Amino acid sequence: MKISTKGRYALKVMTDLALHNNGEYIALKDIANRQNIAVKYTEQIVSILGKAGFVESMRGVSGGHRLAKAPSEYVIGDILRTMEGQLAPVGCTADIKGIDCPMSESCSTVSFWRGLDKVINEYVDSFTLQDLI
Amino acid sequence: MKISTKGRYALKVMTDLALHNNGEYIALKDIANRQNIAVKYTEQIVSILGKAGFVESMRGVSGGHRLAKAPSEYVIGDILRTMEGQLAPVGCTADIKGIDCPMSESCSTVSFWRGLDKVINEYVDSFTLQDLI
DNA sequence: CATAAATCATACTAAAATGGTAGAAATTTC
DNA sequence: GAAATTTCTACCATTTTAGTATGATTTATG
Repeated sequence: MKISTKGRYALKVMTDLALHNNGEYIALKDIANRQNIAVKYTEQIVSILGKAGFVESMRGVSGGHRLAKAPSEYVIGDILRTMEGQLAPVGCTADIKGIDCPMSESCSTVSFWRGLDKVINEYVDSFTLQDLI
Repeated sequence: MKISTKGRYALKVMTDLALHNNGEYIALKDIANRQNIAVKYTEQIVSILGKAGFVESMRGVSGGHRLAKAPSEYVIGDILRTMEGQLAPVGCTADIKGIDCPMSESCSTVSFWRGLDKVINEYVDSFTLQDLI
């Protein structure tokens, strides 16, 4: 029952960008150093954030990364789901139901898991990046 | 962000025992067959449940397992934490703070994670085994 | 007491996920 | 054209997960 470093670090990166959100591009190595994450690993994380449209990037000298939107427009749940895939704590509550579990009809625990799924997603969707800084 | 099969299967085993809670010992292979879990894997799970005091076991012919208490006295959170260890979604909110994270003082995400930890544990602690059957 | 049915204990293992590293190519500014 | 930066792709070591395998121990019963 863990959030991986990808999700945790992504939040750190995003808050770092939000705290330095002045329109300038911020060099990845500065983010990595401030947040104490390996530069090369930070690259992978930012790459995912970029493909999801969360950050804008610029190459070359004085290039770097910056937020694509205002901090208040980022829902934390969206960031985490992008990094972690589904946040569903067990497989059988995920989108494609029944694929792993031929007993889902008779399974008395499935509604319990669905409820857990719900409280987790409602929580992470109740914060924006602005709330974290 | 997943609950492992140990936790999921443990809940299945416990609900199975609760549904057949007539004071008799129930053979492990019957539980395993009904719940569609490998017998040998079920043994490991029941072993943990037994050491935690959740089930009572009896060896030998007509031996098996049964609940140690009434279904309403089992808090689901206790069962899951026994199987999964801490349910804390990130390391730095677990009991021994700061051990992994030298930045916990300045980390703006930590209170967010603590909150997630809280909603998860409150949810799983709001159900008993009786509620699942 | 022998046997069968069951738990209990311990070790092993294949596959997947995690948490990175490494090297080089492409882009941009000066 | 040189330097600084992102981008892309591949690789890799360790840990976790999800079981299997083997065999010993205990108990009821005939």
